[in-house]
Amino acid sequence: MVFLEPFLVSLAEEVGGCDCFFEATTSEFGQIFGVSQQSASRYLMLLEKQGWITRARSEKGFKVSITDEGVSVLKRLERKISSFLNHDSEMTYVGEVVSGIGEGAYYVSKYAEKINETLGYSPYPGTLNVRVHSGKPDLDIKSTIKISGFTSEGRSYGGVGLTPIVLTINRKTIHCHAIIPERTHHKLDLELISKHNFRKEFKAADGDEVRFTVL
Amino acid sequence: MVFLEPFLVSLAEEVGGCDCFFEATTSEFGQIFGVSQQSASRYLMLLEKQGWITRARSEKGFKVSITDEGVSVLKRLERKISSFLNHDSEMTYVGEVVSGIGEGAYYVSKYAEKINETLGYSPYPGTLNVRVHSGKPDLDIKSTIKISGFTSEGRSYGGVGLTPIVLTINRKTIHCHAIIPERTHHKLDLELISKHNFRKEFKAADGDEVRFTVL
DNA sequence: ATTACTATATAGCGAGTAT
DNA sequence: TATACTCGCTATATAGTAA
Repeated sequence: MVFLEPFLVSLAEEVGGCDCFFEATTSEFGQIFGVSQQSASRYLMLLEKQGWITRARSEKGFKVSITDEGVSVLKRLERKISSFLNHDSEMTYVGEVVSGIGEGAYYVSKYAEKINETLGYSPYPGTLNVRVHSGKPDLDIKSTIKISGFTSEGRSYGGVGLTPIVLTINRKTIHCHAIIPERTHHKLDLELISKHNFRKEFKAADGDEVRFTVL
Repeated sequence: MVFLEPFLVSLAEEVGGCDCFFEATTSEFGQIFGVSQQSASRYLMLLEKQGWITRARSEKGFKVSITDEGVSVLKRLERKISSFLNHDSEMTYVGEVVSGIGEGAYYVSKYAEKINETLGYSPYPGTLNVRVHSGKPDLDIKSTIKISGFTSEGRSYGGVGLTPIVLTINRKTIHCHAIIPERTHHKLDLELISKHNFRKEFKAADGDEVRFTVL
């Protein structure tokens, strides 16, 4: 058995961020990993084979970056660890209402029937976009309810997850769901749905503070 | 070379929180780790030898919990990962002012001289206690400045770390430091010092929102 | 029932080296 | 210069089993 996670974490640290890469020779990677040049070479190959990194040759070694799949591995790891570390403090996220580009309403209407079947309520055709201050959390967790993809009128709609959320906005508490597209979108914000029109019924406006916990 | 981190993370997930334990037989640990009963037994011994877990025999196996040292390993891991995942979003913490029990002032006065030597300013004898909404972050990082322990008038004072912070409160920005006791305190809140009296000069009051980033 | 030892098979490491 | 192959040695895994 071979664990590649520790190497992925080391690489993540060097790479620095999702859209960055890190360039080094296999010997240097060996130093970073704490193994020989040969083993580093082998691990880089294995990590690529796993689909967790991409490696492109350059004059002085490889340019390495982390794939979406690698990022989900890191997110899963982070969630495991932080669920332990934040056990008592019950993880409250803080963010603010931001403007979406209006496409939420379109998609919600397409998924409405499926959502009703799954969650037992008909969602208001529109989403509340929330920017979380500590960075978009990975909400694809145990309690996430999956809706599989489907085709309608010749157009295919991908699977989504729905994570139950308890949201506080303007001193009101609302039970709602975060939409987690299965095809990893690189959206900065979280999209929330509920049976209510957040903006009308709860006077949610851009910049309003929201707090939520995940169920 | 053997990596114990992945096993520690698996255990952390099962254990659930710092002050909890998890009970299982070595076969069951084997299932969790994805290895045989024999290997699970061996890894539990190694983890204990590392000082990352404690294991106490019970009728049906072992009660396992994670030591302070194990927790720091997890924190280090979390920080590596989240520095990658939150690369662009530049990690802003949000919290609120809470009341301390007043002991801050006493300790700051004891450490004042050392702090002046190290940071070049004489701290106001009192701390601003901040509860971070996303849970107390681990601020024992690269930029943390260490003050070693000392003895004064027959009483010994443990080492502390000082992490530079840029804090915003009531629309004012203050450069200050978070105090990180070396002996892991299990305090929920963060204690901040600066040369200013936060409560007087910046009208900080309990419940006021603060935001800060770490330098 | 357990845990954990011993023995043996296999996986992994890295020196040497071809490319 | 590099990377990454082969191969001998060591480390690790687990079957068998004692305690």
